[in-house]
Amino acid sequence: MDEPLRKPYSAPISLKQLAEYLKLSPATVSLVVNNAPHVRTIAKATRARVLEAAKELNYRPNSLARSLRTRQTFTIGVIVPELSEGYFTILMNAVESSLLQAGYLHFVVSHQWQPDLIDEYPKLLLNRFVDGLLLVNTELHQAVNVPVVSISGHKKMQGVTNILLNHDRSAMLALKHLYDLGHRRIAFMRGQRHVSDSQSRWESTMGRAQEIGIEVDPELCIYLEANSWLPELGYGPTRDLLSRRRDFTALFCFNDTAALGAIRAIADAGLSCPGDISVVGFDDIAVAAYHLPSLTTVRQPLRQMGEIAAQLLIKRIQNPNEEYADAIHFDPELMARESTREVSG
Amino acid sequence: MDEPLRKPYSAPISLKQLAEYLKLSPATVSLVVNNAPHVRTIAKATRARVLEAAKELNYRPNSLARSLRTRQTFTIGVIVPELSEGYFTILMNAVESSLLQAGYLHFVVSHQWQPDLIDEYPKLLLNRFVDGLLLVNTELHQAVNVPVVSISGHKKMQGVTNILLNHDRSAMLALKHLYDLGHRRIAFMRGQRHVSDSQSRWESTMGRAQEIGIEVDPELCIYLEANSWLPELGYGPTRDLLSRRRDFTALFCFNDTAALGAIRAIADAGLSCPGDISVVGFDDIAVAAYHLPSLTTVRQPLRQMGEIAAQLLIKRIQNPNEEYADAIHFDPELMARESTREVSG
DNA sequence: CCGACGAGGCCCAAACTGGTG
DNA sequence: GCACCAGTTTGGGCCTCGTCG
Repeated sequence: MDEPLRKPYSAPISLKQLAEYLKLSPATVSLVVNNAPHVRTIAKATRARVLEAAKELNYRPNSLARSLRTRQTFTIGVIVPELSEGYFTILMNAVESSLLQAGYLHFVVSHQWQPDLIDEYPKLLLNRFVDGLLLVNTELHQAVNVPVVSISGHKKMQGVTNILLNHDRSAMLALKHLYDLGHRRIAFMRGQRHVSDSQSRWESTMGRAQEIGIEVDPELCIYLEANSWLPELGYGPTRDLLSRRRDFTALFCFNDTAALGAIRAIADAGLSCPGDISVVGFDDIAVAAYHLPSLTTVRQPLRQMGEIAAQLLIKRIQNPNEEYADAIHFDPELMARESTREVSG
Repeated sequence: MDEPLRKPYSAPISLKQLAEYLKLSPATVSLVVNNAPHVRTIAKATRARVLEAAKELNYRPNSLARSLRTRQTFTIGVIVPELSEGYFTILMNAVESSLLQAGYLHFVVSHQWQPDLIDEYPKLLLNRFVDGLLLVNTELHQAVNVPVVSISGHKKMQGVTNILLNHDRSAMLALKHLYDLGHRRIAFMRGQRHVSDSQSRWESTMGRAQEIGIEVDPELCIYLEANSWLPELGYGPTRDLLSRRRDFTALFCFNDTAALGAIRAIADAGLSCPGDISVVGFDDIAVAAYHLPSLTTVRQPLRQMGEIAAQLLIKRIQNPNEEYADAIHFDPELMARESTREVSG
């Protein structure tokens, strides 16, 4: 365990120094180390010599100088609303590993739903010459001249590929599940106005409800307001709802975190989940399966969505002139667990 | 809502173009826009002219060219084990906002506890000329020539400032709490060997236990192994423990996520928390207060720790020659909630 | 058989990226 | 105004060798 510290990591030698050592010009060395097309014109023996010396002297090209010239930074900018638990971490674990494999690093900025930051951050990142943008639950207000991939709820826009969940299917899975368990009076949670997913999810939910024959009572609809992705998001609104009305047997939440808050509010009101009220979440974050009761939820394949998003973004960066789909849809999956149960009586 | 899209964000003009427009040399313009010390030598009227034109033509200095010259990138590298729920998100929310306020962006890389990546990532980031490194639960194997701030569990090392939790106090808070509730037979969870915090926390726990008069039964000690920061981390080991022994009334967990897994394991074994077994967590992640039962836990002031870490790192970057403490300690706080209760019988 | 000329092979000079001092 | 940061890129230049008159 107590291995001696090696010498501090120091700046590598420059291309010029390497060229001098090899008695070659910087141009030649550059061609070889980059394996540029033009490298054919350089003798095989020379190439080998260069590569060997580069390895030996541990030559590493200066990324700033290179980027300055080539206008490529191998950096992408990620814009998220906030570093939420569950949702964000699962997604970004997938994004990060895909990006790193391709040799890209990424900046992360979170705008906390502040409109000025939503405007500002794309510019800030472009000033740093990111090669592309990855948006999570965030909408661009201004076209940009780098490839953009957006996860969840972006308007259709030139140059932006949207990674989307099939909302109709999501709503159908959750509502069918509740309906089959006998639930008829269901409370609904609508996401915050500024969360770009809210609108389409809500419409899908209302549409499917009508289709199945579930009547939606406006009085049983909760409208989330808090700028938060924490359990308190669902706690307050659910507590308020319960103080007004208790004539419902199920609650369909906007996300798992809110669902955890809701279940707490139900317990604090002296009721039980799923005994009195069944709760359905959304996302399937890691704690969902371990919570008491474990959470029935509509699972988003966040890992795959993150991977595809990152890979597609890189493909678009490296191949800007091809045609790309402007939307990719993913299918949700219902994870039926303990927080939903047949309606009693 | 349907505001028209503004023109795409385009590359700003260069310093040279600006200079040409003003019929001045690039040098002069550079001096003015940077408000360099030497700027005194330039007529006030000229200065004003330059600044006005810069604003008007929306001049933005090319960050790559500037960094190439100045060897400063206003970028810092953050190395974490993984993008864990709770711990990571709270910390990074604080880090991010502090960094952004100071004009810094950051790269995040997570090494997933793979030794080769722990070695590789500092070099990768230094190749990108980060101005400093922020380590979370990660140890450097090689000295580097930029300032480093480390949160949790770094060995003492030249040039590294450690942000640490007072482990003795943490252990004392948790154990005293359990002891006062009448618990004498307590099970303990030891963090993974490769998690740098594990060792010192374990030693503190053992030391305080002895001091208070709690006997530690090696058979009641759980050794975490999984490379995970998810509830399963605590679930498996707790389930195994319960299948062997049930003669304990409390369990002190390595972190909250593991505690949630443990509580689930207790429930799955037909026991109840806190009825049969009290559980104490560590960290105080967001769900802790909403879980059923809500989690008694040792709270780390992660937000403050993140803020201080980021601010100190920036101070060290901008002021490299001053002396800095090599450790800053933070005090934990006990959040007594429902998962612990007086021992019955 | 010699000299001229053309064709490649191999490498380099120099301009360029955009700003600093 | 000029050198400098550290690379990339491209249009030649020089040399060699082969061929042909």
